[in-house]
Amino acid sequence: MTVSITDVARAAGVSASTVSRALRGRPGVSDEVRAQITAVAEQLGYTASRSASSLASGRTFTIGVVAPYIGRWFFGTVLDAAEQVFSAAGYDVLLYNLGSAEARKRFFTKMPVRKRVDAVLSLLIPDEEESAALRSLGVPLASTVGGARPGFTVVGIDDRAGAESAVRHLVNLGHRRIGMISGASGPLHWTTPVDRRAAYLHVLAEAGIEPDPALEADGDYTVEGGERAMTELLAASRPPTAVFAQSDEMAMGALRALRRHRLRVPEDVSVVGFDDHELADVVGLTTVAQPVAGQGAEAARLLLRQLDEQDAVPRGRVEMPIRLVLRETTAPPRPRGPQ
Amino acid sequence: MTVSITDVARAAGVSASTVSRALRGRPGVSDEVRAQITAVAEQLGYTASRSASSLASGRTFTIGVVAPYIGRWFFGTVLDAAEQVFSAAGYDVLLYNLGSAEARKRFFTKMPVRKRVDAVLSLLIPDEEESAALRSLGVPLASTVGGARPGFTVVGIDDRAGAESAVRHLVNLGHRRIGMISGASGPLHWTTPVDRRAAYLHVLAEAGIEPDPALEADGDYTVEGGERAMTELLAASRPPTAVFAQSDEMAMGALRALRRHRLRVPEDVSVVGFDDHELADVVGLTTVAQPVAGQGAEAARLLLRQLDEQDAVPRGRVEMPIRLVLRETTAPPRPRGPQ
DNA sequence: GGTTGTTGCGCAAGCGTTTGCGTTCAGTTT
DNA sequence: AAACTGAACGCAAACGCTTGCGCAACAACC
Repeated sequence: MTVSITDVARAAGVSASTVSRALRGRPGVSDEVRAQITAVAEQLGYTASRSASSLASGRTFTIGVVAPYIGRWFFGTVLDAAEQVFSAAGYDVLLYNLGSAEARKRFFTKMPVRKRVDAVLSLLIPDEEESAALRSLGVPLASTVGGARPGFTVVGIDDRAGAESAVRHLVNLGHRRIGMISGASGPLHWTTPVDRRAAYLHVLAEAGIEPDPALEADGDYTVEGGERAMTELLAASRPPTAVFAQSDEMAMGALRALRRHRLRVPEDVSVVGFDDHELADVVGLTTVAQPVAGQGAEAARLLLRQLDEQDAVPRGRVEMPIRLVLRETTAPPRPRGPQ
Repeated sequence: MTVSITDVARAAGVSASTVSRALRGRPGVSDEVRAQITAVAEQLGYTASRSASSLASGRTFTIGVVAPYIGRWFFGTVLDAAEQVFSAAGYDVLLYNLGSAEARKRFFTKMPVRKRVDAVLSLLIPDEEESAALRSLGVPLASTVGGARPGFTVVGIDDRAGAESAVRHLVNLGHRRIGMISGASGPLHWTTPVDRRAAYLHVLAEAGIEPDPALEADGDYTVEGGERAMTELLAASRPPTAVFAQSDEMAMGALRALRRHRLRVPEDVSVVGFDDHELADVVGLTTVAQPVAGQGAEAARLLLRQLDEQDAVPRGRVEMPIRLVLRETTAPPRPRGPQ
């Protein structure tokens, strides 16, 4: 049916081992024979069976990527960039979309990547148990987003610095009642929301502003959540004149809520987001930009390097640059409160 | 090092074949022995090697998904939904991101999925040669988006009907100079842009409006492209009073261009998009909605059914519902032209 | 012309499963 | 009691590669 290595060997008048060595660029084959084998293989349309070759060699030339919510812009963009690096290097990627709690549990109990991948890139933060399970695979591990775990190479950003610049920008504009839409919930055990919240509180303290629990709401990292959270904040007895949303998607939800309340941005309320979503520019959102695709590509590259060097030692932590992007959703507060 | 089937067999005091049958629910094993084997396997943390089992059985329990631009909302969402269906059914997904021409060429010449997948889901439209290559894999094939190809189960929408409803909406509002931002370029050989353009021309003819080539521009299916295209249209001697963009991303780009030109939407120019992007609601974009995640999930389900029925006959074409969603970017034209 | 090196290639033993077939054995049927 | 059942299990041969080792053949040294 399908052409195997012995078919090529027979057609070329050599042994299967020689075909194997020739096609993979291994030494021990003369140039003429190698050229002839290559030609024959090409003509027969031969592709080595990955199952067989990985069974024999132990290498799979496959990278496992586990990610939550790949439909969201952030994760989709990271995945896109990482995949390009992997496939350019000849690796395939096995994708595991762990958005739901069940999917996540199923993955970590069945561990379908065992013996199937040479490395894994995680776009979510595994908890202690989960990262132990990943380490037990005995392959290089990398992670984007969030805090470091032992055994992982992680590339990320300085979440605190980013959030500080966003909130400080609002303070500098003269705002005193600054709300925050966070994204603490969900099954992601990441440090990002925690770090960004700490930064928010730090800047408030720095400016001598008393934090007000009524000015914090959970937006679940979604547009709808951001809308709900903004609606909540507006219902406070003294609503904020400015809001820091921990993601652009939540910031956009907040914009929608403000529009529905007939409040003008930035005249009545200022909004600053985080990520520099591809559509942030369309809505004129002020935000702190991070290199999203860059993080995916960099993590992929570091993983490949570990693979090449046969060296399972993680590369530590790499920090990517961030910067505040000023657009049209922030301005000084009006002399009197927005209401 | 790692525990194999013979380790389990030895520990349970049976042969490897019995372990294999027991763990996969095959007949020929008594209930007691099966229970004991299951317990031993669990305790040893045994997971069967996929390479070995697919080498022996010919089945891989893996689905190949080829997609362009997985970072874009549309494809990311389809992929997300499809992956959930596949992994819930116990299949892994091998992802091939074929955004660039090189990646695409590399994929179709090396055909890395050969002998690696049980089926393939394509989120792009292969040309004649490429679809022949896919058919030669001898596995069930499905595709979302675009026109049917022999051998493929395809789930999609009625692009003509969708585009017609968008353009007819503009006509009904009283517009006569209606522009279109299309997305004909790029390495995707799909019929979508063609169908939507045909619908546009059809509705114009229906309304007795003479089509004007100066009112069509290519937006490349991106935000930036949409912005450029809108800028072009505005430079026409008699610019449009309304624009139909073939995707929401291009429509958003158009909105940005209009804002930069200090034109108001919908007072000066009406805009209607296509897709119902998750952020369309945020910017108040009128658009024709299609079930994006639904298409991914449905295509995945159909593929799995073909797999179960050992039946490589494609399921033909499934059409998903569409509907026009009215928001705030469309209104009747002003009595006089916008300039 | 014998020893030592190289180079180029084939042999065969795996890698960890699956599966057709053969064997055993307890339980029926004549 | 002999013969015939199934059911439950083991044997061993694949599946298609990779790779350590062996063995020619030939070149290069004293």
